[in-house]
Amino acid sequence: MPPRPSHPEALVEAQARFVAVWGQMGSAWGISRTMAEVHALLFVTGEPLNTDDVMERLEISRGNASMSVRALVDWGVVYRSHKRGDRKEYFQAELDVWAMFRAILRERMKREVDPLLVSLHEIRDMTPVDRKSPEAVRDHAQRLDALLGFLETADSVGRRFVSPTGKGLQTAATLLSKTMGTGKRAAEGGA
Amino acid sequence: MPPRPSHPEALVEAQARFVAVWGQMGSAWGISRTMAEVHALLFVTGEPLNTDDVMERLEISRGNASMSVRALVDWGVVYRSHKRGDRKEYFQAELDVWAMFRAILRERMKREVDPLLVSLHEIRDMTPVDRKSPEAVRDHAQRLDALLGFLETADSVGRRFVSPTGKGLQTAATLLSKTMGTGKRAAEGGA
DNA sequence: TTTGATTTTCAAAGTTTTCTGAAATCACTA
DNA sequence: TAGTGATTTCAGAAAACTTTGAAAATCAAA
Repeated sequence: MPPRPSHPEALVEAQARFVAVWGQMGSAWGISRTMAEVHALLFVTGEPLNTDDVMERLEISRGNASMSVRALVDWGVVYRSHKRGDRKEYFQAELDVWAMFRAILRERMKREVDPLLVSLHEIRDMTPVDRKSPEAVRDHAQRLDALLGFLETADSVGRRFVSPTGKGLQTAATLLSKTMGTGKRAAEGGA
Repeated sequence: MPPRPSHPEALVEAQARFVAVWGQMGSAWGISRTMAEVHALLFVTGEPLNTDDVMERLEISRGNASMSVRALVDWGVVYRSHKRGDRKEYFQAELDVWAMFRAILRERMKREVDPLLVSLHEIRDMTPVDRKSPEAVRDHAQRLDALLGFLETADSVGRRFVSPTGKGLQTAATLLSKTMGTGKRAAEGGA
């Protein structure tokens, strides 16, 4: 009796390719390759896996698997779960793609953008400007102010998208991707 | 150049801190530290610098300076320029912050997002679904479709922002940061 | 409390990425 | 064409980052 093809060859191969592609993408954006691969594996299989499953499928050490999976939980893109009668911990990816990207954005803002903004404000305050300041200092301050203006706008947009209110990003992005004619016409507000 | 009083100690120190902070931020997002530092130096000084200037201020080798500066030109965030009666090439950062981020977004989409989308479509096509497909295959395809849906929306939003029409991002982001209901009062500013 | 399974930690090893510097190439001039 | 100075290249060296694996810590059940 041939085994039911619930794990056809093609599925496993597609999963492997997805893991590779996602891992590579992660490393281009400053996430360690393995961590991205673990995330990819959990996402693409869609079911809870334990540390040994991850080790086997990705051929990585126990330590690495443990650290990666924990980091993903810290990022909020993977949840811990348990199986009745099994002492092992299982891990399951967030499968709502929009929620997943909200979590990623939230963490990156918290870890990288917010500290950056703090530093830039400090740097800005190192060169106070009054009317007798040299031109070089005024220009310098102006460049920093322009950068801060941009980053604060971006930060503010990011906050909305990530906010507990929730689905903001999805709504706004869907609108922006569809409406907003070809040209200069701006998005209509309409909350 | 004789040290004019327009280069007070505080200015140089602020520049150095900016370079360090920007370099660190770059490496968190997958840009090599030195490349980000060179960009920071050109941006924060605001004037055209040649390779030797960059080497000296950043204490890096000629080769590294040359490669970094060329990569920044390829990214479209730095321009080549020349000084009358000087055979050296000078480099000057794009100082319009919104244009700078449009260039960065354009390149990252071209280099990373678009190839990713191509791969994901190929992977999606590895597991065609019909009514007698196993459940595992259907679920797998559904997860990939959800991810593709998100990424294509994001890609589409990105394209608008980056489009030759130009100021789309600025307009939309400024709107999004200020309007749209709930959150805190948005940053003042704009152009 | 003991036991044994599971998870975490972290120093050392391994890998990847980045940087250096000297040689090759280029661009211009005489 | 040779000479001069600027720029690019790239093999090897150095630095940064990641992974391993065995020991320690934790945990749950008995």
